[in-house]
Amino acid sequence: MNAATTYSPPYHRRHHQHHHFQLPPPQSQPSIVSIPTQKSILDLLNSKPATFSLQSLAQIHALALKTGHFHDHFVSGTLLKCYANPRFHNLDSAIQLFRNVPSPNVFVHNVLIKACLDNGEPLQAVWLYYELMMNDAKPNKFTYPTLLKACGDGGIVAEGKQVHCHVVKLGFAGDGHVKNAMIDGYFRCGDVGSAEEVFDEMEMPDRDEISWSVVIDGYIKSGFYKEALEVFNTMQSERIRPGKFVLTSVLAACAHLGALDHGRWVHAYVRRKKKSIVMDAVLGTALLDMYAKCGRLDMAWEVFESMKEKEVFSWNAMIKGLAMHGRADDAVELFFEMQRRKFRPNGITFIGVLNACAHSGAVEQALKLFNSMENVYNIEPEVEHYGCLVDCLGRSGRLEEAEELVNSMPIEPNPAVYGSLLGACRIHGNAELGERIGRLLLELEPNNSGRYALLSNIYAKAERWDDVAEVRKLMKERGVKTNPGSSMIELGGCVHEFKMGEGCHPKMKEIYSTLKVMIERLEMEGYVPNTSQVLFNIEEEEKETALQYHSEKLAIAFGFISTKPGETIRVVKNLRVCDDCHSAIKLISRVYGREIALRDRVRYHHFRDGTCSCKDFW
DNA sequence: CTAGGGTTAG
Repeated sequence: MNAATTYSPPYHRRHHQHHHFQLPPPQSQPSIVSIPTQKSILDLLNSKPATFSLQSLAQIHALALKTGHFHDHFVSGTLLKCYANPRFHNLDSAIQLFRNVPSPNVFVHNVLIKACLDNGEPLQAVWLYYELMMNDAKPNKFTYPTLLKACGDGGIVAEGKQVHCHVVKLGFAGDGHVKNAMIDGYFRCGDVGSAEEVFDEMEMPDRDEISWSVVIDGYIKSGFYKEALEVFNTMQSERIRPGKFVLTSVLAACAHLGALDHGRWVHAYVRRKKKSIVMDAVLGTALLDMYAKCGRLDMAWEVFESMKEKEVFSWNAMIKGLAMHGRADDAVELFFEMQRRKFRPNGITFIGVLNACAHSGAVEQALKLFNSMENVYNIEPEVEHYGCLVDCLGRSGRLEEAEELVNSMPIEPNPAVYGSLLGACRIHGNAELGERIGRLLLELEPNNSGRYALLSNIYAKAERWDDVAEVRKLMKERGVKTNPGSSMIELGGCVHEFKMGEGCHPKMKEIYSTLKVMIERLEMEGYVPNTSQVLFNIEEEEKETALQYHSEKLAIAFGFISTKPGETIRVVKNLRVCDDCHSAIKLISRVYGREIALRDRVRYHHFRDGTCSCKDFW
């Protein structure tokens, strides 16, 4: 606490500082007026609910009891709402208050249901709904949006469907708020079909901007990014004007897809409508994040600098953007800059900087930052932070220290932590540790195909083909589905997706022949396919074929036939890039004089003139 | 006096 800036009230005020609600002194008014009315209590509660202390609330509570106004449901409900403010973390006292309300009506029930939801107790909210029905307090149209949201948050589909039935039976199915909440709830429960059904049956004017927003966001949360953009297009063709909520969601979809042109369109739209669409911290952050994830760190920075309103998450997004592009020093510099601007780093900030260090081999820096978390910032490292550190140590070849950290960390390591260690074993060819960790992971996550692939690669690198075959067999026995590699490229306002060996693209013939010519040209330049990372011990020729058609190569070949010379080719891949593709693309960038920006599952690779921005460390 | 939508990290 800084004494110089602390305001000390005069002595007599200290004792009365909770009495903000005091009425004018009696001498200035007839004494009868000093008995608070119902309205004056409500005014007190509604004046500055965000700044109350619990004590002042308790005093108003006492006042309400003393004057008898507590019996009024408006008063007790509003009081309840104040107690339930999530910043108090004090849902229990709200519930206790509810128990003391004589025959609570719908309003009081509704407030408590919302209170449970806001305090992270969706199941309790649903339970209270049953209680409401038992109490004979008929639900009204205000009850259902909150309740449906609770079902969605709690992921309870069956109860949600029952609530849906109640909505219909009690005649609230025509309400726009209720329907939007229903769509949102179905999406949250993963029932995309039912969500679509409710939306499709809606008609104007119920189907408003919020309905579209819920659907677009629902698709994004379900991983259907292309569909989200399609819905956005339909929305515009129906002349519904998107506001900042929809635009923020759309930008998130663009970020995932690497759809730079779509994202730029949104940026231009926001600028054009700057009178009606205010660029707040959330929208600005979504915009800069889109640019960073679409490979335009320069534009991300420009947006970040121009943002008038920044929040911690804006700084986090920018730090993460720098990290993703391998700019560790700048990320760390920004981490200190945000503090000079009086922003407090949080746990996510540290994930960003630690990640940046991991991708540039800055082990000492990472250790220093990690140690400062508790010592300087009073942030308890979570399992993700340990994961970043394990990753950082492991990538740099300090495997013993990484393993030591995993064994000594004070919280239970999760599969991701072991995964980092396993990845490091692959990079550094440590089959002994890799085998132990790999076997452990195959038991912890028997359905994660990536783990089998890594372990198999480790065995392959050590030429232990029997073990490779055994892993393959195990995978087959357990019926594990492989996660196919897929690469996306946006061209002509359309996102194209390629999967290995898939031939359904209309220009597939041309793409394959272009790729064949390209690889022949590379081979003349001395390129030899590097097959060490191919999953299984298949015949050498077969391996080469498989490599040739890795999805990023297909996407790049398509980029070549669809762009002008000199244009950067931008590709987004769902998995990590393999050694072979990485060296092939380096060569392509030199031989064809093209810049290629490839985002893999964790970072960007900017290929230019035969080199990669990751300096071959990834 | 009560009800529906957006951001960063894994």
